[in-house]
Amino acid sequence: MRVTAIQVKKKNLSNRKQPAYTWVWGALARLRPKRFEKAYAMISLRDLARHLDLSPTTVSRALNGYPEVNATTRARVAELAAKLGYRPNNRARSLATGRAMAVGHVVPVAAKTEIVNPIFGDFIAGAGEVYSKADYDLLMSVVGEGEELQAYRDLKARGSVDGVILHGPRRGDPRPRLLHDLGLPYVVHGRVTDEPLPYSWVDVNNRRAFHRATQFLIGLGHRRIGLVNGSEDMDFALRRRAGFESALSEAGLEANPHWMFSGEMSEANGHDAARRWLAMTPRPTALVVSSIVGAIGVRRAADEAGLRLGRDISVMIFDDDVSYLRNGAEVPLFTAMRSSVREAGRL
Amino acid sequence: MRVTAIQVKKKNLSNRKQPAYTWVWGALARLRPKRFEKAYAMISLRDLARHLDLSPTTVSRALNGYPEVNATTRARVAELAAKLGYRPNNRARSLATGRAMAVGHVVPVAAKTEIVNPIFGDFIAGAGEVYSKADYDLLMSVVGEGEELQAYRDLKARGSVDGVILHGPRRGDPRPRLLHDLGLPYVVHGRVTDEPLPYSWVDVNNRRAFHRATQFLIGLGHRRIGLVNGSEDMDFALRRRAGFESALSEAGLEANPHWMFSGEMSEANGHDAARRWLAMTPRPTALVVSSIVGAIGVRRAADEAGLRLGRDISVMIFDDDVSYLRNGAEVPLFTAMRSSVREAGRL
DNA sequence: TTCCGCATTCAAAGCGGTTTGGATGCGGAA
DNA sequence: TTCCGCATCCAAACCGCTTTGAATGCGGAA
Repeated sequence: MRVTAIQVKKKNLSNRKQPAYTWVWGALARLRPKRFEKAYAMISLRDLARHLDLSPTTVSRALNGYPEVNATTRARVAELAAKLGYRPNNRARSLATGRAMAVGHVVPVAAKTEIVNPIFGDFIAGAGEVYSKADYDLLMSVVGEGEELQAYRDLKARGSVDGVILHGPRRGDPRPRLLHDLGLPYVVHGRVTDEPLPYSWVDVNNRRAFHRATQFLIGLGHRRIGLVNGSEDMDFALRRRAGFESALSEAGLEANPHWMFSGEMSEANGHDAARRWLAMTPRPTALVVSSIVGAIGVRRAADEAGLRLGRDISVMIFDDDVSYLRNGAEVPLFTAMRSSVREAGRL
Repeated sequence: MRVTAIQVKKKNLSNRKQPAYTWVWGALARLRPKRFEKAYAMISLRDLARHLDLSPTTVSRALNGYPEVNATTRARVAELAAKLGYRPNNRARSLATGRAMAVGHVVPVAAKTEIVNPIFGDFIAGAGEVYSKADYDLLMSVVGEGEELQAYRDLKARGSVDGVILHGPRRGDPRPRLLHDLGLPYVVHGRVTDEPLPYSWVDVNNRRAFHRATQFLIGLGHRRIGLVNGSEDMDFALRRRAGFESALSEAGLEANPHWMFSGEMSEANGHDAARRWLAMTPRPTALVVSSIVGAIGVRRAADEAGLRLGRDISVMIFDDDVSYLRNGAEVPLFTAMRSSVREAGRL
């Protein structure tokens, strides 16, 4: 009952050239298939053109800022479009232009632990902000580990996106190669060590950050320093570890493998690692922790052992500045190197 | 150099009826515009049809499982499609069918605090899993508070989605009304109290959960119980509070307004609330906390005050089972009511 | 032999945009 | 007066797919 007027296309029977979009109002020669009933709710470019007594061509051009349109006409078009709240149909537009006007984010989910990296939320929020402004869409696919390659192939084959963001690069990651071969533009959030192909990336200097953090702890007099790192199949974790180790060796210290932990960045992992170390003798007097989430676990372990951070044990963290775990709203949680992952998303 | 054969459409000059898709290989009557150069990399339905010497109609039907196709033909089509890795162009398909094959998630970001609710990540991961299986896309738009309504209108007008998930419903939320008027199907994650329109939702029984948690604490002998709640403009927070208060009043206890905190679910807020209360006399002996993130802040405050959870103060939390803050991997963090937000996403 | 029904297959018309290759009309130069 | 260039505007083709309405060929009933 939503449809009050039915538009019917008049069949062009004569040979006389006639515009294809001559419409007859109120007639009822042929009903549209049911499946399109809803389409009437949306205003199309042709609707605009009819109302303005212009061709779709001109309307399209007027809206897209092409020069060959009279200023008065353009104004009329713009006005009516605004009044009717016209928005071009994205799918039609991208079919015609060949551009999807969308960016894909393939988010891998660890098969066993089902862990979604907490920084995705903030990263995507940052990126999404920019997309909205540029009238781009953000297409997300959540896939299990190992299905990522297929996910990228699908995105390409179905033409759903113009490009993708590569999340969570690993050592020897096969994805840059694949994306290159597919001809699907991409930007890596992070780096891919040893990747021979040139690629674009957004990242912080993980190596230097951890180098300096470690140096700082050494400067405070610490000699036994532990590392709670992310999974070391991830590129960022390797870089962080490299920075950590180089600072130690520059100071003539040895990295004790028992004091280095690597695992997914969860509270539980941080807790486990810290608990093990606190039971050792001698134990580390300082820790560098790769994420605030892990550090919360470390803090819990310390509390349980009756130790106080900053007095009995020093903890430095790398803080991705995740919105709901903001470090230091009032009382800082930890000594930290900070880098906003949201800002990274924007970039 | 990717293109080795150029396909050119032969102009239909005679009046004889000729299929529109008669192609001449190797000829070069008219080059495709440059903008479509890349399109050659993708296999289209017509390509398949040509290779199989069939009409696009039949190929389309074969792939979509329509009955009027010979079994042998269908097999041939399926085989070639698999071999060439054919995937239908999503945009074209949805233009033709009128269905977008996509679901929209409009994620609001608090303007000031820029807080992205941590549960979104897991919820979307759960939903995304199901989308992939159903060959649906997940379209995300990140918008500031207050721009949400416009975001929904745009999604509808541009026809980018078939429906949306409504996140973070608030008291008296205007969105159901809008979506209803737009004719855009939606499912609410949560509930909208007092909404007269019928709507679909996925939620846990917040009221009952908090009622029972509170009862439980009362049963343990607690008489002074505090509540750390989410923002009470959010519907879920109101329901939780209602459950909390009803349990108190059933037990003949009064809810002390000074012991009820409401604010965004961040670590810092939990810390602040707990710190204030611990300084009071008399102070609550037990707390019900609305999120694990907030509870981490509570724990920190307790530790700082030298109190031990479970001995000096009891804390019960509502745990959304966020992947990286899994409660109780080994040593449970808190006593909790648990509900997987990821599972909610799947539903 | 003729006719009908059934199983297959196909041409063409969309979907809602963009873009190509003209058309049209007007003013000014030749 | 004729011709040309410029400013505007338009018809039709096209993007890649689905769906409608019809055509075709075959076997069996009449």
